[in-house]
Amino acid sequence: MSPRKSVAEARHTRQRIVDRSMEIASLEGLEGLTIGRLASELGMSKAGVLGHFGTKESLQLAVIDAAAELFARQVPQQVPDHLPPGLPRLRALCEAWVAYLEREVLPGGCFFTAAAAEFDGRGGPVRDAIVGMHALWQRDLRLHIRRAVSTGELPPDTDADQLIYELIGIMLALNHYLQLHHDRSAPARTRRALHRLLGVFDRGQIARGS
Amino acid sequence: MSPRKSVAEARHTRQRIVDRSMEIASLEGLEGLTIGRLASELGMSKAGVLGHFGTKESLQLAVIDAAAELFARQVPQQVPDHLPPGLPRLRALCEAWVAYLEREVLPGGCFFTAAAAEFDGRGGPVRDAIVGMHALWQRDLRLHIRRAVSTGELPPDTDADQLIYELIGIMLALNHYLQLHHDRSAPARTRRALHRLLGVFDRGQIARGS
DNA sequence: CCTACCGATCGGTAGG
DNA sequence: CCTACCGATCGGTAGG
Repeated sequence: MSPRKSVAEARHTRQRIVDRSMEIASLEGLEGLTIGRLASELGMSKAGVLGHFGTKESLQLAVIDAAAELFARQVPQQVPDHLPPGLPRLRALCEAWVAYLEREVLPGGCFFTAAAAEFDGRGGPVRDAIVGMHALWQRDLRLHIRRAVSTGELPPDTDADQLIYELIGIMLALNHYLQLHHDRSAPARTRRALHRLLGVFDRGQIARGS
Repeated sequence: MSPRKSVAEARHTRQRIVDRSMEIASLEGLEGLTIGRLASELGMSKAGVLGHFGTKESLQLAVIDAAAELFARQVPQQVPDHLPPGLPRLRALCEAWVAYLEREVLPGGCFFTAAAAEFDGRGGPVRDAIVGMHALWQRDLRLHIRRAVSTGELPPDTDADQLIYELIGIMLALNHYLQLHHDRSAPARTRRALHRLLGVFDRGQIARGS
């Protein structure tokens, strides 16, 4: 085999490992993900799996990065480019978010909700990476909200962090009801709650300061 | 030692095990809870710990029961008896719920949020017990909401399950912000969101059917 | 409640 | 990417 082909194959193998890891981690957690199980499910040796990452912690960090890329592809990149900035884009972003969770792209639901709950009581680089991803997403939401304020579609005294807080809560509830109760009416409840938050500005139902 | 004293001491030891287990499980999860760690932290042998429960699964189920008792003591039983049924009791219940999470009674935050996220992708008796506890709590909330509808304090077309959904979401967000981001402004955000849901009925902001 | 032990599995390494 | 191996720890048991 030429070196080039080996490199390409190694990359492919690495991606297979990461993809399967996201599925396992969404179901059993990033700690429940074990090298031995991964190896046997992929028909590899443990050393073959670990060789791509070095340590389990590096694997966990790689899985977090892959989950962030998956989310970016499935949610923000699904918002049509032609939508004007401001409230229309914010609404479309939230709808893409609901639709992503409804599709159950990962068998255990939202990767970052599961990872946050698993690592919020711990320390270390894995926890820090999870916190960082949540912070990035909140920043993204904040930009959309600010734009909607500047276009006048949201009132000038909108408390962006309060609105983010409530949006996150609604989505946490969606994941909770889908995963724990297998409640198929949860997406409709989510959309109804979103409509209350973002859909009827002129009835004064947007979150505001104090 | 007389048998009576032995029995009392055994009960006391068992309670010590369960109390410490709740703390560990709130931080590291019900699977991260291991017999060996528990034994060394309590200055006992593994066999001494396991003798009280038989299997790890039985220990996990006992911890779930204890966490439910703790929640009952700290939340619903904190609502003053003199409060009239209906909206005042529902509001007091939600305030007790926020205050409980704010106090950080368990170091890892809400036991049942962590347990639900950990076991929602699994099967078995532990998962079933967690689902059952969530169902009981939702039933409790539903009774309070229905009473507030019957007193006329909530509108007759109130969608109780929608309101429960949004209350759960707000509390999931509270736990998330406290545990992952150590955000001390989260309780105030929670109360603001609760006020929007339960505080200003006459402005038509209660969740309604369709 | 203890000591002493079981097989299985963990993350990781050596050497190829 | 493999085989073969390491010490540590897992849940659990025997016997007292």
